[in-house]
Amino acid sequence: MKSKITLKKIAKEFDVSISTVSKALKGSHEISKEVREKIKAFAAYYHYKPNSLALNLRNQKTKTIGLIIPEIVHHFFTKVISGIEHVANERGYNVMICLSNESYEKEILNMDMLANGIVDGIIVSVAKETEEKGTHNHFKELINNGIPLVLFDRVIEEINCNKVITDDIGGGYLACNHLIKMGCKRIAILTTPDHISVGIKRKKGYLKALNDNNYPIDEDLILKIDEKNSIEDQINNLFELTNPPDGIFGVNEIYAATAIRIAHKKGLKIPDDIAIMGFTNGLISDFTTPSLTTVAQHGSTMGERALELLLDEIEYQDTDYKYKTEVIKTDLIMRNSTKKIPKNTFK
Amino acid sequence: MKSKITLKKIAKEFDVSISTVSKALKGSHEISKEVREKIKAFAAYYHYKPNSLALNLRNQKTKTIGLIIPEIVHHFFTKVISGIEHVANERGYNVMICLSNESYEKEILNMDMLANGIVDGIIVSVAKETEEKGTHNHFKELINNGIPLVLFDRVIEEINCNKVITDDIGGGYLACNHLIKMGCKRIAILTTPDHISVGIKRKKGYLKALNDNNYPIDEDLILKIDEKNSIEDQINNLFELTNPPDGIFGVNEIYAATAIRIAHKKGLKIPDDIAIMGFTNGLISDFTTPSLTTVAQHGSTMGERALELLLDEIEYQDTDYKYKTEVIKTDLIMRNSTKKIPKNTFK
DNA sequence: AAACATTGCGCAAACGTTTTCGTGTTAATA
DNA sequence: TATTAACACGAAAACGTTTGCGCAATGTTT
Repeated sequence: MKSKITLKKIAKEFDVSISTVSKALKGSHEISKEVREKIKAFAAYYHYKPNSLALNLRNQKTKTIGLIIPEIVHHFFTKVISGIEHVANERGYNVMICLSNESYEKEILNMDMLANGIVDGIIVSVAKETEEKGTHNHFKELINNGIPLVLFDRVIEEINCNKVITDDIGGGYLACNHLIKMGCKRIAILTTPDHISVGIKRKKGYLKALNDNNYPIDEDLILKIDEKNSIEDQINNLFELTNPPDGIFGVNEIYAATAIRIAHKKGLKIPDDIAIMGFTNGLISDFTTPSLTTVAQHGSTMGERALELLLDEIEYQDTDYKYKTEVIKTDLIMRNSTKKIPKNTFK
Repeated sequence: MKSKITLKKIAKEFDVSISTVSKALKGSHEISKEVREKIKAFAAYYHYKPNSLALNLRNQKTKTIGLIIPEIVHHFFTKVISGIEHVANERGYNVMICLSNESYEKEILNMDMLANGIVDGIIVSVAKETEEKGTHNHFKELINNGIPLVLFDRVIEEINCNKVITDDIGGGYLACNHLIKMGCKRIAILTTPDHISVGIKRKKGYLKALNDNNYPIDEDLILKIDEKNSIEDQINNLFELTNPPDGIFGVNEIYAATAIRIAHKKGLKIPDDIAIMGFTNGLISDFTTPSLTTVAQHGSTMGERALELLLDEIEYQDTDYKYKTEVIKTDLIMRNSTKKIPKNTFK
């Protein structure tokens, strides 16, 4: 349990000053070769490493950035983390990950913790509860304190900072349009309650696709899932309609995969009786039967861009920095839950 | 971009000393009520928060612990993180997560980074490459430096520190035994190459179950999957055997789910023609068709215990600290990929 | 009035660095 | 021999805290 080696201890060892040791270790020519070498050798032997806290305090920067995400047991966020880690490595930064657990309180707690000098900047995807509440003074305060902030995925329009978002509207459009092309006539959407920004946007895309194709909008087919209750039961109701859907678009993987499970139970053939689409190309999509056609949202690209924007701001020298909002495109990943010969093709 | 408020600035504002401000903010009775109140008010207005770096430097502790995991896009590790976060919150600690990406180099890099005063202790699940190499001086060095270490899941026997492991042997036994009970006669295992500790152990359990039930061991049925090549192709070979298995135990979710996919392609009925079991109750298991019977390994419990052990050591006062190894039991999660009426039941 | 207690605050050290600016010694030059 | 240059090192400040101690200026006892 011997304690860490410091400049002071090395200095005492050779009966020189701390500054001499510091300079010697940095290879300064101010220090005689002889002294330099012996100090270096000693330091190497004891694996001397400068104390980061002291360095950070002196340099007034930590080369660490903070990441606050709502949840970690979620494939999309883990991909984002991978992307962030990747860039962080390249550029010599560390990442400190915090979980808000979708809680407003914890989001603030985490931010306060990170903001006290620990990090040079913060990347956040806002918690559901915060979105619901609509209170975001903590973000403004952070910015007032001069700490660079990047919002990603779940962002707040009013906050003036860099943002990276998925093209959720485009993705929703892509999904619904695909179902239409595959010949679906009654397309349902499994979406989130109205306060979740990404849910609204994906629905917007869905509605736009219906409109563009002159499909009527049927409120019965728009299911806002309340996660406090059984997801399965709620989706089940959709199948019980007198006029049930022949296509379903779940705004996330779980909703879509659950729909598949229910369809199986009902004895429906996918994609012949009913086509099902997801959003987010996560772990599940590839392993359902049939595998799930979905909209990929490139989490790791988002992470990369988010950190790049943050570092741009951190390392920016002048005063005229302009905030950007980057939109990451989505892609359709065709699998087997929608491969269906259109019923209305020409003979 | 106004910079952060500090004791010094407050001191200047009221033309008092820094110590006065510090004491006032701590409510010390050394400071007159009048001065105290006005300083407090001022500090509150400007949201003063003591700089963590300075505090940590002074206190020689950071209330932060480091976590090094091989990969994050992995349900088990995210569960572990949840568990760790949970305990960390309760006990007022922060968590710094680093990814080794299964690389020996990066594992060392991360450790060096964390060890320089940033954290009070470190939790590690060792990278595959490190397991393969068998070099672990970096761990010994860490311990020599007096930094508490907990190893979890993928541990190294020789290192003298706290450990939290899954009962992998027991879990393997559970899985294989279950397949035997369900009437399988030829049980295959999809396992890892020999240098992955958890793979070996799960196989050990599998072998023991076979032995206990007087089943012969058939090397053809022991498939060590090399992840550098196509997992699907390798598993496919198993189905092509002249005497193919009627039960498969995959030592992780992906192997098992892939086996299901292949079985479907071959037109085999699960669980009637072939029963399939997984290990780790992740996201996928619940959404395959049929849903996957699996062995749950309680990642979040492991995370909780790992951090609790670490904090015990960190906060331990005396010198006679004894290291523990905790084994976390596994549980069988029965789903539909093995529900099969034993063929050899009595009439 | 002298001795003492209390109040209210500042000084300085400590945590571990880095770096600018001395400064004393020696060697080289005029 | 006197001046200067080069060399090799140390002192001190700075980053932002906390805290034991010192010390004036009061107030309270004898």
